[in-house]
Amino acid sequence: MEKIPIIAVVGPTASGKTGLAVALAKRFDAEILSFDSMQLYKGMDVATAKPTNEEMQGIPHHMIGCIDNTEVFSVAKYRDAATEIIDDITARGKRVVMVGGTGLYLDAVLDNIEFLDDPEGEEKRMKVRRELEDELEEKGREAMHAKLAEIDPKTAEILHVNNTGRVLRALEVYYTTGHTISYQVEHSKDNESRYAPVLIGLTAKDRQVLYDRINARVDRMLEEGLLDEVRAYVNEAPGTTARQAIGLKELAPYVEGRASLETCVFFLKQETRRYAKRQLTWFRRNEKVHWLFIDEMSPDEIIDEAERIIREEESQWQQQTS
RNA sequence: GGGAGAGUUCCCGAGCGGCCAAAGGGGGCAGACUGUAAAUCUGUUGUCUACGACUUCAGUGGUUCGAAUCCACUCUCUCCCA
Repeated sequence: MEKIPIIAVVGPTASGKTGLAVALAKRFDAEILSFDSMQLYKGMDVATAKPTNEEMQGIPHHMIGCIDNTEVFSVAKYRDAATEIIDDITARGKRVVMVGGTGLYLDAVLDNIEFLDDPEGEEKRMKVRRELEDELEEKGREAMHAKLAEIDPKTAEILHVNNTGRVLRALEVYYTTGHTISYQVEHSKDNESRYAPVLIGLTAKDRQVLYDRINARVDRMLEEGLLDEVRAYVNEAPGTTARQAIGLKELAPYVEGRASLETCVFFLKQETRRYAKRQLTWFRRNEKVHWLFIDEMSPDEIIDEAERIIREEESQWQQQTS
């Protein structure tokens, strides 16, 4: 089967992904599919740095601001929705530029990861999870990890005892589907990817340059009404996922009168920097990424270079398949 | 002017004669990651010619076999009385 070509722009927050993605979409006659676990919710437009209408420049954007923030979204749901969108865009004869910062979401789509489903559905899953949480409370993390080691030694080896969230999830997968996570991983690898992706990574060679941009962007967000947004969002009682958005957590203490603005902004910047670092760790291990450095090239040069890389790699793809 | 107290590694902070290059936390750096992923978790963090050596606990001098820990003076800061 013919693979679907995908352009993906990856990188840490504040590296300029949005601008590059839009420019590439124009050059390749594409629509944009975001893979951002926070931009996909309604609200928190400033905090999550959603592209403005002006920034979108008329290019259709998908998976942005489309999910109610009380809903608990997940990678699996994202994968399904994104796959459908890609098919739709492709069917209309357009190309797809994916852009975002949630590495797992991107991989779930590109690697065609299959998340095994419990035949009995969501309700049972939640019940199993609650039972596992109780058991953790009762017996402790070592016991849970030991339990996983019996069921799925491979996954147990990867997961540290302290990472109770993941250990519990691994157990949950087994109890609800009858299969282990390592089985799921193996199974996913059997699925050949439907896509021919070219990955462009954006970052700064000098870490400080990136951090300065992050700090400056937070200040800009404040000017653009971040605080009002946080006030509104706190009252909306977002779901467990949307609630994790950076900006909300850090500014809530100020909005609720428990801390000074200065302190909260300091931590907001710090948390954003730390997040950017984790994103880099994720994307750096993917050797398919072609890195471009924002402190070495002008935005225009980056666009040209990205286009060049994409065309070059895609012509190689074609030679291989024909 | 009188009195009380404090100065520890990037920051906060424990230590109060040897087991101290110095707990713990934060931050930094590096890493992991298959259904909360803007989350969760791990490692590392004085210097070096690196199973050993060297320089650190405000400064100087001293006591001691041995000091971040005890003494003296100096500097800085906080608080209380005036």
